[in-house]
Amino acid sequence: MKVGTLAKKAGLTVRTLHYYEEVGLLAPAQRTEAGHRLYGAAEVARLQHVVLLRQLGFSLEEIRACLDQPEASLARAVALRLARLEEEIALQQQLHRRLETIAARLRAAEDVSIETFIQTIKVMTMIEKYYTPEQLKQLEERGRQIGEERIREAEGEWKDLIAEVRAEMEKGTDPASETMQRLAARWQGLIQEFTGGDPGIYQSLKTMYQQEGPAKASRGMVDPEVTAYMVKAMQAGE
Amino acid sequence: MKVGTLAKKAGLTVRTLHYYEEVGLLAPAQRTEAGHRLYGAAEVARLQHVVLLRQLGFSLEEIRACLDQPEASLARAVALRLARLEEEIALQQQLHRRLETIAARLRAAEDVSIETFIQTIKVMTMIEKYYTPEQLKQLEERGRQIGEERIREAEGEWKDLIAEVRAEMEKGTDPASETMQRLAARWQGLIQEFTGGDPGIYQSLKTMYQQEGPAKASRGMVDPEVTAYMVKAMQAGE
DNA sequence: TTGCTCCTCACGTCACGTGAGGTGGC
DNA sequence: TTGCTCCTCACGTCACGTGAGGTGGC
Repeated sequence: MKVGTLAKKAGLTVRTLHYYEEVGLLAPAQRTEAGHRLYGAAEVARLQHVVLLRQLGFSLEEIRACLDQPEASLARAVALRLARLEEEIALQQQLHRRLETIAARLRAAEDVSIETFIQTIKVMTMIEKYYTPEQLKQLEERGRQIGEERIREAEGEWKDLIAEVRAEMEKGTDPASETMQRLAARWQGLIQEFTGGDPGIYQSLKTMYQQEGPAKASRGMVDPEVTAYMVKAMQAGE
Repeated sequence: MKVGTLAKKAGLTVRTLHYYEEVGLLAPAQRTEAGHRLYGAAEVARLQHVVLLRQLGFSLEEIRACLDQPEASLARAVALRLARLEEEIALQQQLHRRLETIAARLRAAEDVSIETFIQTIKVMTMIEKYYTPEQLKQLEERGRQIGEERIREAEGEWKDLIAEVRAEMEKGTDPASETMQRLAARWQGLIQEFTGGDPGIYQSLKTMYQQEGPAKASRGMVDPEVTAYMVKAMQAGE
């Protein structure tokens, strides 16, 4: 059987068979006087093995090792490949989450300049530092339940609330006053809506605010003074 | 800022920055008389963008396009990348299922020669032709519920049952006889256990047996004669 | 004689890593 | 003078694709 025939049978190109010979993976049984490659039944079988192992994502080097030592390491090779694949999948899924979030933010924002875009990515990198992958999945799920519309609405509510708190702060209102207690309750309510009542997520959120500071953690929505004032109000309420 | 300093700041190598200049992605603002590269604030910012976009899996070519045309196609680029990524993930997960199944079979079989291994892969390729991805997921789930032990037990039961049916066939027993009806009931029971009562999976299984023939579809456990005889018994029972 | 298949170089791919051999600035 | 950093080639990576230029067999 000549090289073209074998290539067609295996669904490969002639060049690929040349290459397999070059790297010592599959040599023809003989050559004609003119130098044409001739393959026998053993080579056909071996090539089939090569093709199948390739489909499982093994490198040519690994395939050669598998086929040259009778068996021994087959199970180990599969286990290894599986482990590698699982790592790859985990990475891809993390990337997928990031891209999804970015796509959603791009849809939501009017301003689609590269600057906002870069800003979004930085924020996500920060977020990924504080939440575990499971928590991120939960948050994503919760975001779907709540819906984009409500999320945008809630952002508006935050803005109003922060403005009101700042006004009280500037008036010098007592943190323990009834007015401030009502604002604190609304504050807690919005946080509650975000965390879904999960104490782990609440903890992660808190850690992020402590480590990064309110301005960074909230993407500029709130500043340290307002946050500190609100913390006092909450402590007074306990 | 010289190239080594910038490289350290960005977590890259000097060679990478040389390369980015070579492909027109990031040129230094100036050179010293001796030819040393000097980068300014604008270059630092641009490099940061490059690094972030790389983390999202864009190629250098795509990044250059994104950064050179002010904005325009950012959302489109993300959507495109997302679509590509989803395809990749789907492929990886299919591969993962295959490898898992192979690993399980390798654990179950005493014979771990390459031949059995190749045989296993061929069978799986055949199976993937007849079941939809959802059905395959269901079957996998069902396999976990039942447990490897019960699966091996069931394989033994199949062997016994087929031997008994063959014996009746050779004796010339009437397919409508009570003996054969009892055997047919056991046969249906084992199939039922495999499909989990799902009619779609049952249909796919049937199609596979019709298209590939009983010998291939059952991996040599049953032959066409025994199957045909059993089909008669089932029809007689209706 | 005309197609078709075969042959052997040999460059290109993508994003750099890794030397080789030499110079510049503290 | 000695390190450290900088420079420019230029080959190697992985699994082939894609010609170029020429020969063999029906």
